[in-house]
Amino acid sequence: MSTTPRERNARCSVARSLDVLGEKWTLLVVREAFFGATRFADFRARLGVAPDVLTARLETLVEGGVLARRPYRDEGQRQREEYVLTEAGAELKTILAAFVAWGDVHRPSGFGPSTVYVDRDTEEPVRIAFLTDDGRELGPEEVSVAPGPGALSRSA
Amino acid sequence: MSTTPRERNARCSVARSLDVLGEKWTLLVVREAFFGATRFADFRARLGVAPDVLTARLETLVEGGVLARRPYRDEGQRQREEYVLTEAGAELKTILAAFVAWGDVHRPSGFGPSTVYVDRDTEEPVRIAFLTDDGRELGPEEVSVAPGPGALSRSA
DNA sequence: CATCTGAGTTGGAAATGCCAACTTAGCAAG
DNA sequence: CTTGCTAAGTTGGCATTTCCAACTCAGATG
Repeated sequence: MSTTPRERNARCSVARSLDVLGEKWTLLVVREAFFGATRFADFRARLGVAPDVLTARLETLVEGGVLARRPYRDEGQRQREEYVLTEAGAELKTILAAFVAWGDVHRPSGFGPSTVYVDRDTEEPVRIAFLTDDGRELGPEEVSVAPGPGALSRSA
Repeated sequence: MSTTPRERNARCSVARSLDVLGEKWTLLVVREAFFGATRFADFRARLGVAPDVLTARLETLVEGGVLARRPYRDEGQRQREEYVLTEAGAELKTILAAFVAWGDVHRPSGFGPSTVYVDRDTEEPVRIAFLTDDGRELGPEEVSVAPGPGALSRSA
């Protein structure tokens, strides 16, 4: 066979995204960042994650360009570091919204949606969907997945 | 504090989705299912995943309603089981598309997009986006995240 | 200089993942 | 009716990752 799993994965955007986002806790850290967490203790208290794991995840997210480490200083305190979403991090909103949409339907909690996405200005609810260039909305079943220019042929 | 991390996670659709999808290899198994893999050996050859891990992931995905186990029989062979996407599984296309879109921009391979999503009928390219009920498209920066009815207040 | 506080580090046990070798079930050839 | 073949796993041993608790560190304040 001419394409190894390793080569296939290197060419796959899902796999490359998961290099940064795929470990346990990572997406939950990002979720809390969207809810306003910036400090080590924020993330730790909200998630209950072990501190060594949190250290490792924050590190990976900073290296991956999702979070930026930024100094801050509370009055009467020394300077410390906090973690804020970069632009790349902010664009993960799409991925989280996709998880929320799927989970609300297929893994319901029984309490209704935990999170809603709304138009910043009008507060209208907003959903995640497939859209053609001319603005038609398509359901997932109307969309087909095809190898793109960066794909290796599956001649194996 | 009144909300433990455990309670918060139980109410969070991201966390509940990740219960099924969040382990290593899981989303890559789903990706290969979208590319047509159905059999144990398909997944194994394409991903290079260890067989015991693959067994565990397929099991979790079946229990989570993403894949269905279905008997098949090749001529001259005994009956075996294959794994096909359920409707819930097919709706993960949105999540994968969000990963692809993010990865293509923020973790480029240098070879172009590995996967493209197109209109099944017209082959027009399709993208994933936020949409209001009246069909306006919003960029991620125009969308705000708010706690929904199923959320616990963050009184901690 | 002693204390407090946020942000980690360290050490050891438990769980998870990886790899290679083995097992299992039934069909077909002989 | 036994032997071999094949897909789909299981098993055992080792390496890595996660979890938890306790400890460290560094600078601001009294």
